[in-house]
Amino acid sequence: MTNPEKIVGVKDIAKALHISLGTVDRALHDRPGVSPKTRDLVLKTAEQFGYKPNLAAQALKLNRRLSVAIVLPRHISHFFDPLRDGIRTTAAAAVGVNLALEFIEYPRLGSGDLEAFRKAIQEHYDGIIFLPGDVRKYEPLARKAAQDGIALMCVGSDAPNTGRIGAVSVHASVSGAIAADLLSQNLTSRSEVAIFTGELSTLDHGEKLRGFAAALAMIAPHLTLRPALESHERPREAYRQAFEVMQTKNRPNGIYISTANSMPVLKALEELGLLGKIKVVATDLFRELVPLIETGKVLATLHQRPFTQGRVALENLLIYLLRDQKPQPIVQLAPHVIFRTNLCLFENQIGQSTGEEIEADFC
Amino acid sequence: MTNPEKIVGVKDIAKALHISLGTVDRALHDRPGVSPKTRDLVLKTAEQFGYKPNLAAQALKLNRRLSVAIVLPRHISHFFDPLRDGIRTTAAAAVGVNLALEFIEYPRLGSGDLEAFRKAIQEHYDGIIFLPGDVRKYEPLARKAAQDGIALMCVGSDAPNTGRIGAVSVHASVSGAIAADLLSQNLTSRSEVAIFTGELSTLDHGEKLRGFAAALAMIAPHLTLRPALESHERPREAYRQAFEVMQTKNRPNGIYISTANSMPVLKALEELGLLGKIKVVATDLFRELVPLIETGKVLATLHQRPFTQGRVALENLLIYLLRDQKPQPIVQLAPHVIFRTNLCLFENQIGQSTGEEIEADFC
DNA sequence: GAGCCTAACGGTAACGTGCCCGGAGGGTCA
DNA sequence: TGACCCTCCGGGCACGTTACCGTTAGGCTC
Repeated sequence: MTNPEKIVGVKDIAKALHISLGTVDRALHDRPGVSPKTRDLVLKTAEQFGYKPNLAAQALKLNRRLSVAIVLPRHISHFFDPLRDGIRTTAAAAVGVNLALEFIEYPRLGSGDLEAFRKAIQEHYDGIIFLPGDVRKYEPLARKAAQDGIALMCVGSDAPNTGRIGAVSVHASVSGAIAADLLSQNLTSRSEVAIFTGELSTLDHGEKLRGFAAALAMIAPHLTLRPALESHERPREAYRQAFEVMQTKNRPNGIYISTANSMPVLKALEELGLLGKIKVVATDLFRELVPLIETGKVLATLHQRPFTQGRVALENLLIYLLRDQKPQPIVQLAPHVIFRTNLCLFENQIGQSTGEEIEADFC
Repeated sequence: MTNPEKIVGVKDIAKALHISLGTVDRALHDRPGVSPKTRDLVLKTAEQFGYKPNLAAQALKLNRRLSVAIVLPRHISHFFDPLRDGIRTTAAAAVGVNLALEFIEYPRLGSGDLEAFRKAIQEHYDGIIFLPGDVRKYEPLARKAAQDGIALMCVGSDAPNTGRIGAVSVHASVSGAIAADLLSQNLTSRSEVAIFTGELSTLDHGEKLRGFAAALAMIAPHLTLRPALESHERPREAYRQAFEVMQTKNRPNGIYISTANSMPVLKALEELGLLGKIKVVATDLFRELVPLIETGKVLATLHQRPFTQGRVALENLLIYLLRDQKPQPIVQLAPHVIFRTNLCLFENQIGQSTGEEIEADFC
């Protein structure tokens, strides 16, 4: 509408300064072959004219092609499938770049993950999106890959000091703190609480534990925390631990399951007839969890927003690879707190998404 | 890396069929001047070759320029400022289109809003993003604008049956339901609860009320709801109503403030010495609310994610204007539930955002 | 001063698509 | 038969930017 300001291009600058397009281009991109004074002159006029490069033309001319590998487990598909979908969606919307995605899968965290990661590194992709499980084992590999010029983006957890260009995950210690908050709101009398965790060598799992413990100490002095139960992502182990701890005297009245596969623990609770009698806060959302939340047998679950994690991870990776500027290195999302009352907003993400009126993941 | 599939363009199709670029172009875009059989042949080959138009080249050639007006109140800036920021951020990332944004402001909802909207319509923007306050008054205007070919996008609330191309807001009835859920978790004994609402003629405000009442009836039979208190967004009125209702016998032990400006109600509570004694669920986040949440005087607040609302609104508007396909017509976001424990993830959005490590709004 | 080198710059093709112009061929009508 | 129109198609320019090559001026060596 009101559009008095004509759009200004390289040509306009060249014309104004009576120099050629090539010189302006070189000056703007800090390429050799321009004298310092012409360079400054060009930059000054560009600034003054409010020059913004035409991204479409730039993309067309450069005709960039990038290859990105996504190395994630096949297990816990209710988390990693939407994460992959978020990546695909972002890729489909990416304009001006020929993006080749390679989805590499391994059975589960801790079995085949390092091999898959190592293999991906050898393929020399432009970027790799991955979940650093056991940080100490990933560190040397990641550091080497980063030195080789491969852009690494962590999802689900982080691997600091490896040269990775960024990480996207849920804010882990806050997740733990929210769980503590919810339990303290729902347990008024003095009692014990327990936490079931997956793999403490994964950075974010440790953070969740610390956040949970710290928040309990701060805001819920009437709740005492039992030693953490680490299942190492083995379902049978988790089941056994749950069965055992719930039969001790002074059994916990509140439980926080901080790992994504919470079913073994819930199954043990059900068999002991304790579901609904104790307060449970879980993690993520999947089909079997839905009825438990609806009936109030699980108080709440902390949704880790895998779709958004995937979307942001690829977005930031592309920002790094295309423009050479760094985005925010670390993105720590706020988890969604799902109760029975807002459950309906998230159900469409389970299985084949049929929901039409609810945005994919915002949710 | 592994890239056997060459990218295929219009030229390749033309070469394969021994026809000219012009003909392929006409066939692909369903323009006249092509015989049906050549047209089908081209379409078939394009399908077979997996032809995807080069968006960068397309954008460059079309050189589209769009004008979008954003008509929102100046009041309640803690909500509308980040919403505008979300729009600006999306606009900055838009590639291949010369986007002219025009931010039009009016003092407050219900005073000057219709005039501003009417004026914007007369300027014949390509699209208008606005908040439909009193639905009945907006309907005729919006319907006329839609018929004039202006793409209307609602934020914050909806105006159905007006020909608007979409709406982005928080899921209103679920917001109300969450508030009910939280109060029922924190009020164990039989008691009364009250709801303070803004303007019931705004669609989403009515929905919040209905969702709150329905959830109370479903899951909290021990809580009885008082008649809704409608302040018509007038601070003094809200203050008066709060002061009055809290001095009745059988005063409510739980309060849900469903409008964005909750301070008058909270001020009344404070003056009566009731803050901390009764459970309060508020809406949105702003500076004065932070200490109240930190100290537990406000149990929780439902964050309406203005930044995301703005982002999604413009994204969908551009999808509609650039490609001529319709996006999801209605997006209903899940509100974020903010407790004292996850408050820190949202504080950076208040005032001048200093936070570096937290993504803008995901939060 | 001839020969050579290099820094600095000019000119232009090309990226893939959209669109306009014009030409060929066939049909209609005076 | 010639003038005219319509359909279908080929050819080519333009969008803004970048990469490449050619050109010039000026300094250097011997």
